[in-house]
Order: sequence, then C-alpha cells, then structure tokens
Amino acid sequence: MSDMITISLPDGSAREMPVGSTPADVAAAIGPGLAKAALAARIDGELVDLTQPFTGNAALALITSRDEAEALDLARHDFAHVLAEAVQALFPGTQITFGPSTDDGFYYDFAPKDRPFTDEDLPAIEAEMRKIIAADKPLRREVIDRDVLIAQWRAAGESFKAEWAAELPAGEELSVYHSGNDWYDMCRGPHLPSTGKLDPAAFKLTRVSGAYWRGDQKNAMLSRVYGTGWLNKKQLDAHLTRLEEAAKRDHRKLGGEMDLFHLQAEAHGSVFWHPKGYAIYRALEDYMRRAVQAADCKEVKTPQIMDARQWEQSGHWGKYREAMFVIPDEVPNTEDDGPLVSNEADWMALKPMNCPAHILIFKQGIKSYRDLPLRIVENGCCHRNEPHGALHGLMRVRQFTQDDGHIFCREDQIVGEVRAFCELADRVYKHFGFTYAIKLALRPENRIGSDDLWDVAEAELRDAVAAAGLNTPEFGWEELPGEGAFYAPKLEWHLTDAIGRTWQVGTIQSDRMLPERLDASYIGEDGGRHRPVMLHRAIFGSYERFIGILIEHYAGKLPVWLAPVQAVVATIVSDADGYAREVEAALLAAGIRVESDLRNEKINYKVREHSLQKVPHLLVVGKREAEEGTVALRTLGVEHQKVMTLAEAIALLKVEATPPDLRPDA
RNA sequence: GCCGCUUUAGCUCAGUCGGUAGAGCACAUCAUUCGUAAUGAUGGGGUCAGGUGUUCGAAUCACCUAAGCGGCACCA
Repeated sequence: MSDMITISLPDGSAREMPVGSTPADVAAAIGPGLAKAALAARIDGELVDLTQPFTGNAALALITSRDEAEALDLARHDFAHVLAEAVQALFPGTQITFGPSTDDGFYYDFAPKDRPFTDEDLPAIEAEMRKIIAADKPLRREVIDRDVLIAQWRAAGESFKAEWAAELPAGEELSVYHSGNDWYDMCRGPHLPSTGKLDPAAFKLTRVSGAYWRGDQKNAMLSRVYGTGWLNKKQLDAHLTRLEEAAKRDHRKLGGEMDLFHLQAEAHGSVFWHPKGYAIYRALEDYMRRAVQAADCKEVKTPQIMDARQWEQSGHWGKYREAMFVIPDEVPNTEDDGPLVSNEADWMALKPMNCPAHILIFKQGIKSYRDLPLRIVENGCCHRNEPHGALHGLMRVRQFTQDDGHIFCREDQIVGEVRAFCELADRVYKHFGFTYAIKLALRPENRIGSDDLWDVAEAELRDAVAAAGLNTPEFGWEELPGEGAFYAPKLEWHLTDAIGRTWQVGTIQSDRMLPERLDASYIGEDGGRHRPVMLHRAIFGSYERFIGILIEHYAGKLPVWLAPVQAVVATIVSDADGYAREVEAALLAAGIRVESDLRNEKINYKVREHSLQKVPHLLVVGKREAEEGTVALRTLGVEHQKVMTLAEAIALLKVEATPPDLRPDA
C-alpha cells in the first residue's frame, strides 16, 4: 500500500499527495496565491473545509471568492457565527440557538438573559463582530461525541443547544466549530478557514425581531438579529441601493402620494378607495369580466352574510371561527332599554369565502350531466379577521374582493377545464407584463382522502399543465411536496415583478370534499346521482392585493390603459384656457380619462406636479397651440415633447388607452 | 396573536434637563401671464394617538389601550 494518494483537479491535472493531506495542502502546493485565496473545497463533489483530510484518492475543486454562490453562502454562515460570538461576548448569559444564511445575509436566534435585543444594541454588536474578524480567529472543526456535547451544553447553560443535540438523528456525526480557543458552536459546516476571510466592510446588521424557537408559536419567543452579508463592500452597497429602490415603489407610499387609497384605524385592514385608486380597480373589474366571459363563465352575486349553520356544515366554523366576523342575531329585550339578547344558534357570519354560496347556487334545481361543466364566477367580497400582525397595506387586508370562481364538472372533464384555465391565466398575466412560474403543491402530511385519490388528483393537475404545454422550465414548472391544501393538490401561479420579487396570486385546485359535505349532486347519463368535482380558481387572487402588486411592479407608472388619469391638459397662459377646455372635451368624448390644469402656475410647476403624479401624458397648450390647433405632448419618461395636431394626439391616446385584450392584435 | 420599535399641523419631520410647540411642503389671500420637473409675499392651522397616574407643572416620566412599522406565527 502506497503512502501517497492521487488528487485530481478540475483542469484535468493530478497531484500526488501524502496520506493525511488536506485541500489546504494541495492549494499550498500549487502556489501561495491560491493558498491565500482558497475558502473551502469540494472533495468528490461534497463541500468541505479546507482542513478536511482526504480519505483516499479524490477529485478536488478549490472554492475561492470567484465561486460566488458558494463563497457567499459560506461567508454568510460565518457571519452568523461571528454574530453569535459577538453577542455572547457583549451579553454574557445569552443562550445561542440557531443561525443560518439567508438570501441576502444571515440571522441568529438568541435566548436573551434579561431583555430582548433592540435596534440600539446593533452598533455595539457590529463593532464587536469587526473585532472578531480583525482577530482572524481560525475556525476549526471537531467531531464530538453526542453525550459529551450535550453535557457540555448543559454545563454551559445552553439548554436550547442541548435539546437540539439530543434530537439530531441517531448515527449522525456531530461536529462543533471552534473560533480560536474561546468560543464554539455546534454546526455541520463547512466554514471558511478563519474569521479574517470575511470582509469587515461587507456586512451590516439590519434589524431585530422576535422569532419562535423552532418556528412554533407554542415555543419560547427568541430574539433574532438579522444582518445582510456579502463578499465585499461593493456588493453590500449595491444591495443597500436595491433596498432603497424597492422602498421607493412601496405601494403604501405611492398609494398616498398618488391619492389612490388610504387606510385608517377606524376601519383598520379595510381599504378606503379614492377616486383615482377606484379607477384602477374598475379598469381591472372590466378587464376580468371580459376575460371570464370569453372563457364561458357566468357571473353571479351571493349574500354577504349567511347563517352560522351553513358555515358549520361547510367545515369553516370549526376551523376558522376565530377569524370570522360573527354577527349575533340580536333581538330587542322585552324590557325597554334592556340589553340586546341573542341565541347562538341564530348567529350569522360575514362570508370569509364564496365557495359554499356557489354550491348553493349549483344546488338550485336538478342538475344534469348535460349542465356540466358549470362555471360560475363572482367578484366576491370576503371578510376575514386576520391576526393583527399579519395586516400589511393592500397585500393583506380584512376586507377583500376575490376574482373567485368555481367550476362544477365530471371527473373526466377536470383535465380539459384545468388546461383551459392555464391558458386563460397565461393570457391575463402576459397582459399585465408579468412572467410567472407554475407550481404544483402536492399532498401535505395532514390530509383527508385515500392515497389512491391523491394519486389521481395530482396526476390530473400534472396532465392538464402538460396538455397546455406549460410544464417546462421556461414556465418555472416545479412540484412542491407537502404544500397542498388538506383536501386537494393545488396549482399555483407565482408572478415575477419588475425587480425580481415573486408573488403567489393565481390558483386552481380540484376539490372532491366540499361537494360531499354540502351534498351537491347531478344526474348522470345512467340516471343515477353523482358527485361533481369542484375546481376552485382565481387569477388576480384579490383585487386589493393585485393592485398593490401592480403599483410596485410598475413603480406607480401604470400603463395608460390602467392609469387613473391618462392625460392632463395643462395651459401655459390663461389665454389658452378656452382651447384647453376644447381639448379636454374632445379627449373625454374619445373615452380618455383626462383632466385639465388651468391654474395660474408656471408650466414648470405643472410639469413637475403631474410627473410626480405619474400621469402618462401631459398635453401642454399655449397661445401657439391654440392658434394652430395642436398640442405639445409630453410623455412620462420621455425627454422631449412632440407637437402634433389634436386629432393625432387623440388617435395616439386612444390606442394606448385600449386594454390589451381589446387591441386589434390581441 | 408574539417580540422590538413608532405615534407631534393635511404630509415629511425637529422639539436639549419635565416649565404650556417649531420648520419645510401643502392650504388660503394678494401680486405675477410665465414655453416643459418647485414665482414671490402674507396668513390660517396642533387637547402633541387615546386613557390613567406621578408632579406645583407632562409632548417629555410610569402604566394601560389602540393603530402603524419590521419580523415571527397564521393565510380556508
């Protein structure tokens, strides 16, 4: 047996190294530059520490900061460790728990000794972290016996770590990483060779928050410190700039600035739509009515309040009563001025969803198989008393309107119906300028129904997407195990917006449970009673949230067909007032949402104001235009104005103001 | 719901040691008629989120409540 091993490298070359060598030794053998730049290694594809000895002949790839994805993840994980070490140095008695890397950095959850951390603690923690980085402490892996480690954690008062170590799967090798000789954390690794490999200018602690131990609200509330971490300052700065840009398009900010809507404590979680915001809302409603009509859906309207018994039967009362707005059916007390009395059996509730009401429509009269598929849709206004901490602008509200729909069909119609819905959703999202990914959420752990039934239901959705030709990487096709609803698998549409964020909006799910619970049936070809399948579907999700997403996607600069004010006629001098009114009237007659600005203000002022309001087109008129019958058209985001005849301007605006589904080329 | 922070004029914010509140923008009035991102002057406007307490005295200190913000948990 030789005392040398062969290490092959990505460039095809190979090196003979003594038994017991490490990737660091190979790097050093190749050259001092690489030895310095190496951060970690892949041995036979597995990411490991530089100091992990080879166990025999192996394929080696050295990781440097050029391997950005891996290097970033390693650095972020190390930042988390440095954060934990810094916190324990500054706040003795703080217990450490868990601290992973994230998409833009890292966090660490602590069990503080006296009080949770606040933002004011962050500068001191950052300074301590920089000290640890400057000390360039070596990070050393040690494999450790489980019982020894648990005893050490207990002795150190680290009860969370002890609990965790005890619950890691039997047979798993436990390791700790030492930072120098005075701190360690349990970790699978790998890590950078030393804290000095981190760039002290490439991280920033961003915020503190509460977080439940193991993500379960029954457990202790820990104190989480978040940071963003990068390989160098340039990357960090670029990230901070991206955050600023995202904040500028926040729909809550723009909603106020553009006078679209407001929220206030007297109706917290419900939207006050102002004229301009409601103009967007109505443009969407009109659009959606056309879209579902073309898909042969019938629009209905169902009651806002239904008897509690209805919600008991549907199963919502048991599961969601806490989140429902319940209305006692109060009657006046027989004594004058006495309190109202109520009987719980007569309670009613605001509808939290539309499905049961749609089933009640289906159940009117006798349905034949010839009636199927029966597609009904509703702009259904729902109320849910969401947990207070969940409310967020238009994105999560207590009163919202879904573009809800239910398709009642036979089992053999599911694939065709889902496919048609996929094609409809595809048209809609393209009209709004979104790309999307379709995902199939598969059976969750807690579910009802047999595995056979799930096999069938999942296959139906999968086949339907394939039939629509959308199950390709181009459409982000992905299956999500365990993510389905408890009663059915679910197709989900995840939109990607202009700055790369994703939003789950559309869905379709096949449901065999609710028709059963509410006893919906149809007469089949054989003359017997059969259960229909119910497909729940939505494209916008909710109007409120979809408008929020649109505002952020377009940064307020909505396309002309959606813009609440599509054009403003602005005068330069009052001599042009009469002509401006003529222009406004002509545009109004052409169906353009137009306003005029005849105020005694300078044109600079008017341009600035309407630009900030994100009005797509400004028609400037002065003496010259009034005499010539022209307008100077200034378009948002375009540097120079264009002078044209009024007729030309109207033609141009009419084209742009036409919804995409009504354009000749649609 | 949980953790942290915040709440002062329509908006964005300042307000020191506890001593009775200030700016810019917006608004109103007047002047200005102006060619593509802020014309000037003058003026009005606040029970300092609400409540309770400490104090001779509270925007300021304490407690409670509500809402907002950042997360966590939840999202039929």
